[in-house]
Amino acid sequence: MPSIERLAAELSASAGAPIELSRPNDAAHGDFATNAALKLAPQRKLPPRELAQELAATLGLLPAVERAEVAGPGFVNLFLTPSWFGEAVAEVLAAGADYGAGCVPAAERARIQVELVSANPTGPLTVGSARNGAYGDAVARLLRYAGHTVSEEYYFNDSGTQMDRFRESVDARRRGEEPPADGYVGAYIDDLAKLEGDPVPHMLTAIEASLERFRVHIDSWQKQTAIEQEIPEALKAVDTYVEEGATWVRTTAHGDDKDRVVLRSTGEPTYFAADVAYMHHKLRDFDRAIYVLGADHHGYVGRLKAIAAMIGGSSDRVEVLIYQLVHLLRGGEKARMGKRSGNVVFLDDLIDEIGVDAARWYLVERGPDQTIEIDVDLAVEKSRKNPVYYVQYVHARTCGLFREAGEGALVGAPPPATLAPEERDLIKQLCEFPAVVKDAAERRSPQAIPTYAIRLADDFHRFYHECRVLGVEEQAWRLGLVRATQNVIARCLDLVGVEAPERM
RNA sequence: GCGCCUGUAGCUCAGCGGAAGAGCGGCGGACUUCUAAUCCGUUGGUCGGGGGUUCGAAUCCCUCCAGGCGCGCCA
Repeated sequence: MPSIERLAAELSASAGAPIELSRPNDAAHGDFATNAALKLAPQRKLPPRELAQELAATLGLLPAVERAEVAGPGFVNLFLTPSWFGEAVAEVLAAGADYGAGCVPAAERARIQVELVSANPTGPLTVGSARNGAYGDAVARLLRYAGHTVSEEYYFNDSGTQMDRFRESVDARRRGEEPPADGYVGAYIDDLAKLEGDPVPHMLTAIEASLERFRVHIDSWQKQTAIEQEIPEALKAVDTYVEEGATWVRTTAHGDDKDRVVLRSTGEPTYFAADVAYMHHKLRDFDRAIYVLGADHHGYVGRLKAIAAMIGGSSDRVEVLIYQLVHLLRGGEKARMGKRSGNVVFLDDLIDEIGVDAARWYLVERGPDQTIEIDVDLAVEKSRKNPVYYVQYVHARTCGLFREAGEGALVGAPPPATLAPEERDLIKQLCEFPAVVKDAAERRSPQAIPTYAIRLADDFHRFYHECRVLGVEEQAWRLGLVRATQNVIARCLDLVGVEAPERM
């Protein structure tokens, strides 16, 4: 059990009531604080401050607690002993690289598919897909770290109008002709024209290369034509009816705002018919299916949930994560993105400009609900100020300390009689990591990781500045603290797909 | 018209029931030191407006305003 939870449990047992702990911003408010008295006051029918006094007296007797004070409307502020801090560090060291991992109980661990990116292979990935990849992959990494079995899948269209137009554009180029109306243009079309055969597999190879470079690994690739084979069978399992010659699925029976056509009056299946067939796949092979879609697809949530309810028995087995769009600014002007308009920034261009680390950090750092604007002209300049380097520098510094300390240096020791404020802050920050990961995983909010990592980096840099590590009496103790920080910061970086450099 | 998302410091954004935050920018300091890609100080906010729920609201509910994105027998 993480040290904060354990402390909370001890406090609760001692007080005879549930105690939740929070971290005050102000050091004068103690190492931890609890609002338990405020919550209990109504049911105990006592003034909050009076209850807080009793609570403080009880909690003050615990070995982990140096002193307990009442403050404000009825908060109890707790100051902890060095031995508590020592145990906390020992726990982080014992867990090593897995500190905070596996927060999901064995019985609740699930097989989860995260379907991400899934852009039509009609061109290189854009920065819009980059956000999908960065967000979806970070969610996948979090769920995996939490204890689930996660598979990342890319679904691609390999037939249909758009793909025909794409193939025709490449063929036209090969014949030295202009592309058809609404065709695709760009340097990549010229490159594809130089290769033999169907351009779609070539494009997919390039997309996979871009994703690998972006550190997004796709476990499986699902082609739409294979799914389409299963449409007739799949439709038998859902509630359909025929009207005006077309076949409809009664998605409104499960919360959708209108029923959806699956077979046109011509008999041709719609795109949504393939979604129905694909849903069978997902719910057959996985306990839970997660879609990662741009905000322009938010209208799909209702129908996907509806067919999940029909096929999988519950709409809860499907989750649709929506992220807001990425807009481009050029010289302060908003530019509409589109592959066919040629007005687009490719993922590879973004990586060339600012690097994988800055790009992934930048795209995950903002919550999915936030629209992102990238000023192409400022991207490079901004990347130099990207907080990712501030966080990576922590890792480089810890590595430097161990290089200097040498192979045989003792790492970890009991705490000294008094701790510097910077040491206390750093340790408390480390203790919060398990709760941060758990919360981020549950809420599918990977942006919590960069936010936390910056706070941790802040505490480490301050510690490094104020507390000499090597060649002092507390060296072994402080090296333990450095190792613990190194483990946690490396994990944070990995969870968002950023490298942890040994030198900078 | 209906639906989803957003509105917090000059800028970009975290926080989403418990004592208003970070980065960047601005201003002023700290390298003979385990990496200054660092640190310290300072500047800066009626958390879009108005109601409500609560001991307590940036956070939950209602409403209004502003912006983004959607509402095909397209893919």
